[in-house]
Amino acid sequence: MTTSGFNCGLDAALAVIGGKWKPLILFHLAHESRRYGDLRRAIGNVSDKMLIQQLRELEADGIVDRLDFKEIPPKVEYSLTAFGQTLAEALKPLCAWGTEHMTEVEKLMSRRGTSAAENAA
Amino acid sequence: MTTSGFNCGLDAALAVIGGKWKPLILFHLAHESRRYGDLRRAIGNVSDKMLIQQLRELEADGIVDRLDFKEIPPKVEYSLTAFGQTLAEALKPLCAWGTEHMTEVEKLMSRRGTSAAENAA
DNA sequence: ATAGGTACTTACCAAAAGGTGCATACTGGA
DNA sequence: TCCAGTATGCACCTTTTGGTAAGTACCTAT
Repeated sequence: MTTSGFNCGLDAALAVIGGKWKPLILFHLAHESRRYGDLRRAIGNVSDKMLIQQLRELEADGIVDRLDFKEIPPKVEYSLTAFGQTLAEALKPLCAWGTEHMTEVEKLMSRRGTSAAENAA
Repeated sequence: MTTSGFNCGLDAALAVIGGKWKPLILFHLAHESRRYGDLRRAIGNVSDKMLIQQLRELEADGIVDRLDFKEIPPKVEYSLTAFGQTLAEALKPLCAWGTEHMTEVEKLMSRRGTSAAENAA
């Protein structure tokens, strides 16, 4: 019975990036700021609801920054905060691991019916 | 339309460690082999169903090794495979990030009602 | 005037993930 | 004999997550 809710840092980190689209968002914002629609097109198959929701959570968690230009028609830019950048850094090795073993992982996922290959709808 | 289902390695990696208890399992097996009951007590508040299920998936994914001693009463030992070890390595920075920002993350999680602190039931 | 683009919001629904509790086959201790 | 512990399976149910489709307010181009 620890005062802390997390047993290892992994839990804490996954609590932050554990949404279906969050890794992708992090990935696309790592390089540059992007407008909302821009980001959505970059990801490809997200619904507005999901993208907004995940962005809101990342914003609340201090990972991304939302810059509203208060223009009409609306213009909003999203970018990583400094905190978000530290997270992006920590994610690099994992990202590299995934990239390296991607074909292997894909085989595993399709073997158990988990539709990883059905993203390209 | 990519032939690959994953847009970035992050997706692939998270497809493997994306279960509620998988990070913990990885964490506990990283150091040494453990018997089933041992592992369950180490984690603390998992149900048998969940632990078994996650172990099975990790086993199917070639992350953990299951050694059945074929004894009565049953004795089974779980350990990381070589592949699993590479994953554990890639997870270290993320784990470190989580550890470093743990209190911060906990605040965020409780703020949005996500019961991270209710693990210590 | 109508269609399409901007960045969202909301209501409703399906699917997946997770949790509870009981059952197994066998042994050893009280 | 009866209960506990070993590692698991199975049926059922709830919670969480993700998806679809529509609507909002305002603009520009046709």
